[in-house]
Amino acid sequence: MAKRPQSRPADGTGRPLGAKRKLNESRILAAAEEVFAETGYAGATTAAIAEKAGLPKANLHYYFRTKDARYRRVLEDILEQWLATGDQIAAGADPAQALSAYIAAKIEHSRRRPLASKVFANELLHGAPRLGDYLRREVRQWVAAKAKVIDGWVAAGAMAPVEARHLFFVIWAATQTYADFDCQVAAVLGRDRLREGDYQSAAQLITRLVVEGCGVVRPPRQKAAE
Amino acid sequence: MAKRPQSRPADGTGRPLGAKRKLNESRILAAAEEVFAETGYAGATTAAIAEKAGLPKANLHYYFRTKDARYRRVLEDILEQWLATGDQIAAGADPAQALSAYIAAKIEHSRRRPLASKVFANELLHGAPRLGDYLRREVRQWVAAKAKVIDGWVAAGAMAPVEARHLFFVIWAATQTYADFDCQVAAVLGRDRLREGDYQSAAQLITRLVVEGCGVVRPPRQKAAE
DNA sequence: ACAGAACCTGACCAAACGGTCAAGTTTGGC
DNA sequence: GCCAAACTTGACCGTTTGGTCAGGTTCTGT
Repeated sequence: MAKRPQSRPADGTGRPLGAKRKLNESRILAAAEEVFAETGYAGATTAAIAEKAGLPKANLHYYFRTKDARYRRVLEDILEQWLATGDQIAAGADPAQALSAYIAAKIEHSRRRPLASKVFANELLHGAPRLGDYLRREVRQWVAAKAKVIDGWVAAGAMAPVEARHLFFVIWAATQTYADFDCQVAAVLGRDRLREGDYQSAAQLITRLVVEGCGVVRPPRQKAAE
Repeated sequence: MAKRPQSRPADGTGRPLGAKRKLNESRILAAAEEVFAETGYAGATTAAIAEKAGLPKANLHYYFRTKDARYRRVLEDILEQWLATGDQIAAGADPAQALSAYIAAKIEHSRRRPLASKVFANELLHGAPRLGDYLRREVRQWVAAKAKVIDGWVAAGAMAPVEARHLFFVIWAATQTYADFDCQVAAVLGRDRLREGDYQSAAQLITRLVVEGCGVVRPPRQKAAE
């Protein structure tokens, strides 16, 4: 009984398993991201994910033992991307360029991967029961490091004093709202869906509010570079 | 069969029914708001709401025939509050004062009624299936009217030109993030829950970004009023 | 070619869900 | 005090859910 067809049915780390596994896992994860984004964790049914992935329901359980395992993998992949942004904000950089590049990257992420943003938002909205430790460790550290950079810019007189951590909350909120609440933005703008220009307007406005609002000093000399 | 104990079991408008009804409805709605906020629509079970309201499950169905009816009433009540804000933004007002008062009111709402904000956010997050028309009508009109006021301020030279509708998206996002994603903010700040001072910092920063970022002209003369 | 691992799937299951109902008890106008 | 309306509730029901499982088929190294 319980033949245990393979040694590690879907575990995290090393994965020296078949190539088919890789293909099907990514298919399932893509479908799962979509369904989790559209209906939330509780509303996402295994059957819906299976149909969207083009696989029989029982097959999902071969790759991911439980719904929870499926969800966690989707979250992990999203968080990986999330922390990967922000390279622009480094001690040596010019504040105006760094901040506007960061905001542009965040808006671009909202435009290109709105589903990922929604799954993450949904998790936070319901108290982050599966992310609590992660937020208190990785994300908090990330913010602390970036806040130090900004404090450095302030000390150097490149911008006005600001509560850096709150500045990040505002930037995240302002940029992610174009993914998480896109239907509201679209409805107010009178569109079926958001257009390229809407994202540009958003990035422009948010950049302006941050740069002007923080009194960022424009780089003193710059030879017609941009 | 089907004795139909009362004429209108929980309908919207006129409600000349018992006082007990009023009491129990509000108890149910308060419990429902909490559960819907914590787990989303699909995750909210009738049993959980009943327990939190201190009533047997079958009794909920006496006041609200279906889960959907319950949810809609919660949403309606929230939207009523939502549209009621923004009185400060009127043609005659001073832009700096009006905007900072609006932001302060929004932050105060995030502090006092985070659950309402979360239920609303959850609905938007999943495509606003029950609010689509509402957004395209009422909310869009509301924004159009307020945008006209801001355009008026711009024309009068009281502030720099700005895409008013996007300005609202940013203000909503920045203020509501302190309710919707409070667990993230708290985790990054290293707290169990947000404190009064955190909301003040938020309001201060957001106001500053908007006022400075939009180049709002401070009222030219003002006799030591504030 | 053959064995064993990897992969696939229709049929099935217990639990939980939203909702129903009949048979109550309580309330308020007259 | 009476009666109809308002309110209450334990027991029940059909569906849907995440998950299991036995018995397949396909792939891969030798």
